[in-house]
Amino acid sequence: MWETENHSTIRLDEVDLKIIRQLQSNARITNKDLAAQLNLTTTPIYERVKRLEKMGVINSYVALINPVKVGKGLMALCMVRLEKHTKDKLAAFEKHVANIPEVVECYHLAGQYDYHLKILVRDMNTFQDFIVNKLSTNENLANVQSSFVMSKITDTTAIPMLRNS
Amino acid sequence: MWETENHSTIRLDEVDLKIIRQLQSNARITNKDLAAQLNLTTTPIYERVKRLEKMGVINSYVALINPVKVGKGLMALCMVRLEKHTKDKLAAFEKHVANIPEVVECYHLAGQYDYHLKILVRDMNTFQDFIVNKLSTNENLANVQSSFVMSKITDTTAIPMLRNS
DNA sequence: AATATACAAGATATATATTCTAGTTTTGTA
DNA sequence: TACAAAACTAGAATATATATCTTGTATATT
Repeated sequence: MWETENHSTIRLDEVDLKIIRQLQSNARITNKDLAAQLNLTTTPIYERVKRLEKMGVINSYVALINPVKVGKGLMALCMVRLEKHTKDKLAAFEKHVANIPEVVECYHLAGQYDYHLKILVRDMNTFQDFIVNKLSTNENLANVQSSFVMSKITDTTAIPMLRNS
Repeated sequence: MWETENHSTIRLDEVDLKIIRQLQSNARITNKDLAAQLNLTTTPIYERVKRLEKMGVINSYVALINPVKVGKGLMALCMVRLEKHTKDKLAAFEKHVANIPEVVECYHLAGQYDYHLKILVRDMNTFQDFIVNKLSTNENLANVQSSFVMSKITDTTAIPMLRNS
């Protein structure tokens, strides 16, 4: 599994799912507005939201930032292969990437690559610096295959439920 | 660029960045608490947050859901190559994937692949159904290289700023 | 030095969160 | 089917928080 947390699936009814969808698109909607949209009163909304939080269905509420506005104009995706796959080497690599601020996302993979990294940097120069001076300083790294994002078609990463009816 | 929105970089001072970091880790923090953490009063916090929202630095506030808790136990990453790259064919493919609910993220790439997809499904059976009956129904698709997420090392997708000092 | 900007502090009206009570409806099950 | 439990409505009370404004002070900018 790719989640460290509790793996149990929670019993959710349609009202729960509707609440989740609303909060996924607007974490700051008021209970009153939520209640109005679901034809309920605020009491059950309040209790259900608290329950969803307590059960870990809702992990957190976060602000989404426009990367371009904060000077991160280039997104790259890197598929990484390592030389050796011993437990220690894997742990060392993971610790390594976890300390690189440009790495915004990292997954350990099963398949023809070992790790997938999402990188956010200002521009191509900064990317080169990332590759040369930050990523490749791990001596166990075998090779990296990078792709550059030209446009975002869909991004509901934060929102895995939203698009399911 | 990979953002459709306004591309201008905004002038942000240290206080703005601190506010952003706080809201990235907790979109529901009160202005009062924010003010306390930054040794300010609520007035400048209120005005700065509104300004950040208005300028599009803060795109939105969302709830992050635990996929496992809602029955999405398998994450896959797919690198896709298309047969033909005419404008129409690209648009058709993008429309195609945008309508597949399992596709949680999709980027148009420069590099040796055309598209990167992040897929969230219940299990491997559901993934097969996605590949066979949903993704490959686009006749312009050449090939797909899939990897499966074993563990999440880092995920600050929603939070591109957080890890920069 | 003059001006503009940002902040502190305090006041106020409105909105929200949180918790209750009591009565009603729905649901699952013995 | 009938009962008990669970969930809901409606109304209300209280504590907090939000959203604005004002006035005076400190800090920067020109």
